This record gives sequence, C-alpha cells and structure tokens, in this order.
Amino acid sequence: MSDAEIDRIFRALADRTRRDIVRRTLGGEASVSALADEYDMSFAAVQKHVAVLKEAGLVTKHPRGRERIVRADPDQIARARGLLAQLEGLWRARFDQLDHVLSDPITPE
Amino acid sequence: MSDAEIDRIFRALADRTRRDIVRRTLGGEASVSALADEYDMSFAAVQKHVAVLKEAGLVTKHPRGRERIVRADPDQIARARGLLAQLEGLWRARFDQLDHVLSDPITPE
DNA sequence: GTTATATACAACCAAATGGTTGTACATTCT
DNA sequence: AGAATGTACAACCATTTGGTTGTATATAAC
Repeated sequence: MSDAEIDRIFRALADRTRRDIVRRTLGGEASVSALADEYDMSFAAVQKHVAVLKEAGLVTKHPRGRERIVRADPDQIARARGLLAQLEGLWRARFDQLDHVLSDPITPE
Repeated sequence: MSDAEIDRIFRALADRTRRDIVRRTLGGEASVSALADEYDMSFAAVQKHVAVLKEAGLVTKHPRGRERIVRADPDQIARARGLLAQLEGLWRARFDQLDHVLSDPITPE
C-alpha cells in the first residue's frame, strides 16, 4: 500500500460530509442524487465528495439506469484501521523491548 | 468527540511526513530539531507538521532546556481506530438486521 | 560575554480543497 | 416526441495547506 494511497484514505475521511456518506452507504446503497438530498449543498458538491471517496477506494460506483449507485467498501475501512493498529503496535513493541523497565507512567526526567 | 476534532485527527494522519513523525515519537521521544534532521525540508516545515499533530492531539510537546520534546499519544490513535471500528460495525449491523437474507456475496442486480 | 543551537513566529507563495454555477448528455416518464 | 430526472464536467472563487525565507528570542557551550 503506497503512501499516496494512505494519504488519500485519511484525507477522504477527514471531512464530516464524506464520513457521513460512508456511514449511509455502509448501512445501504444510495444514488448520488439521493445522497445529495441529505446535505445542504449543491448536487455537484456531493458528486465531488463521492469522487474523493471513490479515489480513496472507500466507495464504489455502479450504474443502474440513469442513476449511479454508491456503496461503501468495508474492506478499505478495515485496511485503514489496520494501519492505525500497526502504529499502536510500535508503541507496545517499545515497552516490550524495554521489558517494563519504565513501566511506571510517571517517567522521571 | 466533535466533528471538527475528528477532522483534525484524520487530516493530521493524511500526510506521509506526519505519519512518520508519529511513528518515530511512538518508538521514542524526539526533539523538533532531531525530527527536522530526518526530513528533506526546512526546520520550520517540520515545526508546522508537529503543530498540526499537536492540534489533533496525536502528539504532545514538553520543554526540556532549549528543546521541545515531542511524544506521540497512543490513546488518540486508539480513538481514531475506534472510529473506524464503529463504521465497520454499522456494516455488520446491516447484515445482522437482514438476518443473512443476502448472505451470498454475488448480489443479483 | 560571545557564539552556537533550538525554537517561535510572521510573511509570502504555489497548489490543493470545498464550494459554486452553467452547460451538455443520457435515461426515464407521459 | 417532449419534459423531467440523474449525472458528468468545466470554469470559477475563497480558503486552506505545505512549503519557503527571514527575524527574534531563549538556552547552552566555550
């Protein structure tokens, strides 16, 4: 997984509207216009948010008639979660390495 | 946890350099100048990256002599991970609700 | 005390972001 | 066929982002 790809995932998640789109399309698919109805902004703005999510792989778009159906991809979210878990793992590894020498939370400086 | 706060956390993580700073300061604290030595950019640029991480609560800064010691906060990372886990939970809830009626992955359209 | 190091902070700049409106095209409905 | 709906996409605009340089200040080293 490239750095650019990770950038895209986290940047896509760094917007309230986009997180909400993910929530809605995880709970059940929706057309772009159905999504647009939910927010106080233009259709084009919502269209752009969906595009950002799609670029990040967090969402897929399938044509159905004249509509475009948006569906969230739980796997990509799981991947993002995995990245954070990895970071936390580093922290744990640090203390494992120190073998709890500094286990007291009040570290003398 | 406010939307603005969540925005800050994910935006802070949406940059390769900042993710690397988190990694390094999880594995062991570092001064801002020590961090700056690691990257091909100015001290001021690194200083700004640290500030973004601090605003997001991913990192703390403590003065030690003339230095400022940067330390990552694993709890805040865990919180971010929790948010993603929550999203995934919605997806699972969806299928729990449907009681596996659509359990076949190839959904006919 | 002077010099070197570490930081803070302002001003500036190019590029990206998040929004808008307008136009064009495809599909569906009547 | 004609009208309405859903989407695509371009052009534009204000603000934010990620970088720079320059200047000032605090601490440390000699």
